[in-house]
Amino acid sequence: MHEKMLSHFGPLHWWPGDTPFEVIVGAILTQNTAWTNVEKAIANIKQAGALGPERLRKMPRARLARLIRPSGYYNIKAKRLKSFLDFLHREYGGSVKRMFREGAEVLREKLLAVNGIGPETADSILLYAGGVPTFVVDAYTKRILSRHALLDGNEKYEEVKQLFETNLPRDAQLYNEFHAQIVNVGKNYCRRKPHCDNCPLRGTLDRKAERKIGVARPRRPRGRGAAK
DNA sequence: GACCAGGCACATC
DNA sequence: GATGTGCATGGT
Repeated sequence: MHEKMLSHFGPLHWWPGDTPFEVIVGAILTQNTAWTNVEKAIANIKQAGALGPERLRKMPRARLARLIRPSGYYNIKAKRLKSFLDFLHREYGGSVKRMFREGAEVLREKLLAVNGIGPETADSILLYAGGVPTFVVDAYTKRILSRHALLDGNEKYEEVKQLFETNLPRDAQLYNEFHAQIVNVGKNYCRRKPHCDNCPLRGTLDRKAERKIGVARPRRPRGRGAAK
């Protein structure tokens, strides 16, 4: 799947963010939210000249909430950003670079303990801001794999993550690009039709697997009465 | 006007 | 451990 998507779309160069800190802010703001809305929010923070760990940490929460309004859930997200910024200040003196000097396993656990950072956000921060080879699982990952009968849909986050990490080389660049490609095509897998026959990755699986999940290529009508 | 978007925490059973 | 709910804007 990865090779097929990569050759079709080319490298996507994720994450869209100028600095590791901006990537982290984006990872929190994009929770259950369209990226275009996050861009507006980050632009507002930049315009206020506040896109830095200490400046954001010192900003009153109500003002931060106003700036990030376009990204939705702005009250809860202002609180979550503050939680992370306090953590970064407390544990690493406000230095992202110092934070990533921490061992990957330990850092992941610490991030998960921060209010507002769950598994996907933690892994996005580790992979896209820190270059740590940890696979990011999101709603699209589960939807696409389910649609291609590689999951039944009831697997938990860690199980899906392990599926990727135990079957691929432990390579941050590969994980980065693969997940980016997944998100890129994910929106084309309709949520409601369980057997959508327009799946972009049709042909990635063998014919038998495709038939099983109902995405087999339509066969050309043959014989008497066939369309011209 | 309904549906959707790169989740997460918290309450309840 | 499973399920339900609140959080909110902006694009299609």
